[in-house]
Amino acid sequence: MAIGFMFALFWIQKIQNQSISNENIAVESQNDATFNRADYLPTSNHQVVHHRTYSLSYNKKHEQAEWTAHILTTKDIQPADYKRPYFEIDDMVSTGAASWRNYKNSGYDRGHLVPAGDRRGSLADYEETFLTSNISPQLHEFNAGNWNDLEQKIRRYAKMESLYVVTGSILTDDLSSIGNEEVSVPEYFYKIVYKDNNGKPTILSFLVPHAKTDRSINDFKVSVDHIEELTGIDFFSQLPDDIEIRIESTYDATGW
DNA sequence: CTGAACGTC
DNA sequence: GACGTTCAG
Repeated sequence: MAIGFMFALFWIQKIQNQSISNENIAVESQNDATFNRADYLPTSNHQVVHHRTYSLSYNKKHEQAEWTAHILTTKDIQPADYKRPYFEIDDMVSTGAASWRNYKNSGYDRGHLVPAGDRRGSLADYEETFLTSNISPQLHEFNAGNWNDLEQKIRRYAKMESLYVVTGSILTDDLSSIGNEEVSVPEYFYKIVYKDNNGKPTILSFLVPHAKTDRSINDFKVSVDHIEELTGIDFFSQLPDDIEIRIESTYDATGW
């Protein structure tokens, strides 16, 4: 019985991995990723949903993703001017994702985690980011300001080398909320950006206060270890330990 | 680029 | 809801 159960788990895991392994990108040029989205998914105590072009971990209590993960290559940021669609409730979240109505007249933006601007490879890619599981309440001055600066900075890096991007917020018990479903308003958002760097993996990570500021985004670099302490999530744990320790314990920007 | 809101059908 | 316009950073 126990063996049968474990065998079933094995195949479920295998199917889940297969469902996202199609994004495997052949090594054809310097701009192609040498890794898959499945390779570096963060740990999660919640439901992990794999969409076609990104994955997320949905925290039902806070009615938003605790993290999203996506690969960013040059094909994702080619010039395009798609019409913005309406946000849709993500029906792949089994517990039910929040409604976009929570944000209506809340004073907060529907702030993308996986940016729409990071999914310009096709209209379908772009539209897939407009799911309510991929947004958090963000002050407009934050979303269009400091946070937007960071997103654009990352897109500039992606022109040089493919990146693995993890985005999320610090979801603690004492947060305020918006809407009938009480969507938490985070006080910090983070981005962790990984690149292979010709076999010498490098990470940049940012922990950004959810507030209007004139400070440079570069003022908010932190170590991955610091974000792990705040979230309880293990990032890039699939890397060999020596590499993981090297790139997560500091915020040395060498190689960027 | 990141977004919201308002009028009109 | 769809669409066009206007506005804010």
